[in-house]
Amino acid sequence: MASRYDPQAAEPKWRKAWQQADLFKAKSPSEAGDAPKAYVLEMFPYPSGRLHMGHVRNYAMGDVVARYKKAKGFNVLHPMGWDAFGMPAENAAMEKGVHPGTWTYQNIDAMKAQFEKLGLSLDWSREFATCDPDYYGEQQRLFLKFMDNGLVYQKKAKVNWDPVDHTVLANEQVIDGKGWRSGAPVEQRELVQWFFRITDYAEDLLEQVQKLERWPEKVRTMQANWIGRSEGLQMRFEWAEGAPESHAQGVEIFTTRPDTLFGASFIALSPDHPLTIEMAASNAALEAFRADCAKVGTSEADIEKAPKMGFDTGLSVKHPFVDDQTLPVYVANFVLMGYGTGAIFACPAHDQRDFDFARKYDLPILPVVKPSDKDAASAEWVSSGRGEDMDAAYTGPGSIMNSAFLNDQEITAAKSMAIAKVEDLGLGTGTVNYRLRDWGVSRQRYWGCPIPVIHCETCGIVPVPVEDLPVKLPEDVSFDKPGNPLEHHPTWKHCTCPNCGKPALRETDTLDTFNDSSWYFARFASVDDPVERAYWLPVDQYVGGVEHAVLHLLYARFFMRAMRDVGEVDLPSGEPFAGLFTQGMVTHETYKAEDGRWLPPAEVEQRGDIWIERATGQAVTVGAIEKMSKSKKNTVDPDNIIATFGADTARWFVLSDSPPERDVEWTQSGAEGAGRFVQRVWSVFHALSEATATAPDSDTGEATTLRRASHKAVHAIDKAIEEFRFNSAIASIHEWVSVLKKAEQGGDTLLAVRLEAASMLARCLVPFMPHLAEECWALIEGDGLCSAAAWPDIDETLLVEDSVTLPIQVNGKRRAEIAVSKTAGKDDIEATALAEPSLQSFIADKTIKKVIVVPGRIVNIVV
RNA sequence: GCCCGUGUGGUGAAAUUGGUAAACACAGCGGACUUAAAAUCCGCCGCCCGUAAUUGGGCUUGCCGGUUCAAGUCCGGCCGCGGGCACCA
Repeated sequence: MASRYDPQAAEPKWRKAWQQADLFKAKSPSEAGDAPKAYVLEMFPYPSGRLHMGHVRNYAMGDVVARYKKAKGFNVLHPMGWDAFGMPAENAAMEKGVHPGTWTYQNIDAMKAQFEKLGLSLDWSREFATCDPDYYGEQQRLFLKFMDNGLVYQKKAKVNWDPVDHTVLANEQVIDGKGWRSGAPVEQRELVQWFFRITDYAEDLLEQVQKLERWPEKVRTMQANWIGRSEGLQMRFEWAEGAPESHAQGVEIFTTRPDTLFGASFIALSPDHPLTIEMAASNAALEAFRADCAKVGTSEADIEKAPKMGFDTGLSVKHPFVDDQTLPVYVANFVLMGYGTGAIFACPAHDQRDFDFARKYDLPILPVVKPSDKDAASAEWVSSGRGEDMDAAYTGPGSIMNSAFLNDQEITAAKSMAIAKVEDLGLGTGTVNYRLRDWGVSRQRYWGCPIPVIHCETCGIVPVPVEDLPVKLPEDVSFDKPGNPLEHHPTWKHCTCPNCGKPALRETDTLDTFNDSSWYFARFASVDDPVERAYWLPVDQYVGGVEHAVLHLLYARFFMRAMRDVGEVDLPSGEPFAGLFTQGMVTHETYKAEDGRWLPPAEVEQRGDIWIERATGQAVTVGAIEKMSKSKKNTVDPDNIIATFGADTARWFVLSDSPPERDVEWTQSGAEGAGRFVQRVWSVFHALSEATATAPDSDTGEATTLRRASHKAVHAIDKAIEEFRFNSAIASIHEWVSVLKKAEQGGDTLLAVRLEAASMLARCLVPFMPHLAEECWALIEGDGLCSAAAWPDIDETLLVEDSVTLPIQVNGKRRAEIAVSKTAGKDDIEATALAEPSLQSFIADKTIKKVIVVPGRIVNIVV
């Protein structure tokens, strides 16, 4: 018998055994019997061609949950597939001349082979790629159904244009003014685009996200902020002078501070406001001003240093509450067209931007809120009542002044009163405004799902008839010029109108690839059986990166609501993911050569206190610990780790040290430590498989200790897995193995307990190191496959010790320990504590004021 | 600026109803086995003071204060780090 465990031989053997037993295939609702269902899902990968350590951690975590749930008797669905559309395939086509489809499917094959080596409990029978025509054809049918139900529309709009990827981006895909994928500064272009009415669901998306108790607080907050609900007043200011024909009724504004209306000193329009644009057509100076505004970049730094700029239109409006008072109308660069109505009323005393603007253009500043807190109330302007004395706008709490019928009201009450008054006057209504915009889904790219509509000169926009779906992508495309290859294709877009039969043009935009990932989990649940879909949904535990907090995770929530409302899915809540866990990244030290080249970990080594480059022997600078990335070269290839240590070691290590939601640093020594532990576990089982006991034990105390330790360990591991504290579960396993290792000498009784403990341990190892668990299970002749075995039952009575050690404090400082029976009463414990010899020097000549006894916990003597 | 998170040994971290701070691991140190090395096993490992030695004393969870018999944990106020949003009216 070998004296070491060989993962290279064992791991493939067990994977084959699982496959032959078809162990991870989810049961249909009718086969499942009484077993509750558990849908465990990790965000499916983009098929880049290579698995990285971040994938290993993500899928290892999901696998812990899936295998654990299976052992607990759940009917588990744990599928895998490919998020296969997207720009990298087109970039590969441009660089290497390979067709995006060919490239993608080759990558899928390569990655699937890597996946299989990890020993994940996946149900591959449900695998698909989003670029399979079956899948995107169904997506096209959903698009048309959404269109039938008014959830899709087309409009000309100013959109974010990525000049590198040559496509439009949604607001969610612009990060700090740059494209989320290309990193290029985004430009604004006016284009006709398709939109989904995600704003119809703004209120529900916001309200329900707060109720997702098994989602991280952080993600819920991010979504809430993104949706950005604000209550306020939408009203119009009627013209005093020079009413333009197109806006004869006045200027519509939105405000959240109707309580400060008496402090109004001007109106400001966005440079992109329709009225501004109209006036600029006949006013060169205004047109020049608009051009100046457009020059300011959209990045954080640009906005920070951009000065307030304004243009006086010469128009003026009437104050709604004060007869004869008029307010000038400016165009101001800080007013955004994309929020509210694109126009505001300005109250400089209580809004910093308005304040800056008023100072610059010498406009009145009238304070109307008297601060309620002491510090602010000491300011000079409060007593003088003059805005000239203000250093900055006051935005804190207070009561209203200088405001006729609103005087002395608190802000909240004043807001309601002002809104009521405006409503009475017929000038506006209290409304709710959202920051969320409709989701622009048009992309001017080839490798995506074609939007299934036809443009006919006679009939207008005509949906592709369902029987003609899928609208397939053409195979013969070229990528030799910039722009949309579908647009360039000589024949593809030419078709006949399904309505009138005349020549017509196909839509050449494809759908944003976030559509593909917005319903894939429903497709995994069932290809087309609504009953089975309803059975599996929602996903019980979803695991993935936090970077999708407001992208994928928001779109998917919208999509389920839309599918529900058009009768495509039976999911009353519309919530796709009941539980969400966002895992941390895998990081690594970075290494830099003297000439500035980044070096991969495999090409450097430590010699004493310094690091050198292997090839040249030159000194290397050890840099920051960062997310593994190609650019910094601080990556570790999972294949190499699996070849050296086995998959179990890689899984164990990425789960062991840090809590799952935090980053974990990959280190060579840490991986070696995990590898040593694998051998240590195996040696315990190996020793047990060769042990023969013939004599009765002289003392059964050790057996009892081991027995208790084992049941306690299972209890702790169970709880830790339930709570997503895999690092704690692993610590408990370490302790347990040490106890078991120490119990190698003994007689019949101990041997029996060791076997019982080992049987429990093997089953607890399954979620983390499934191959090793099988090997160990075989060594102790366990029944069938360990991966199919039930989670060990525990005897609750063994969790409580007969006697406990209690710390004794004197005035809150720990001074001694006593051993007392579990059943000892408070009085007994107190008597034992006070009699404790080592305590006498602290209490002997003092008056005991009080003794606090918390049975099972602590004794505190107050003197 | 606003919102969220976070701060504990040399390092990653435990302590999840206010009750023995530092479990478990990595690194380090010492030892056993060995001709030697590897592997393996055992022990030590927060800081300061004291002792011939010890189950001797003091301090310690970013900082300041509070509540409590008792605070890493609760409350108030600061500071640092990370993330998100951001001319959002």
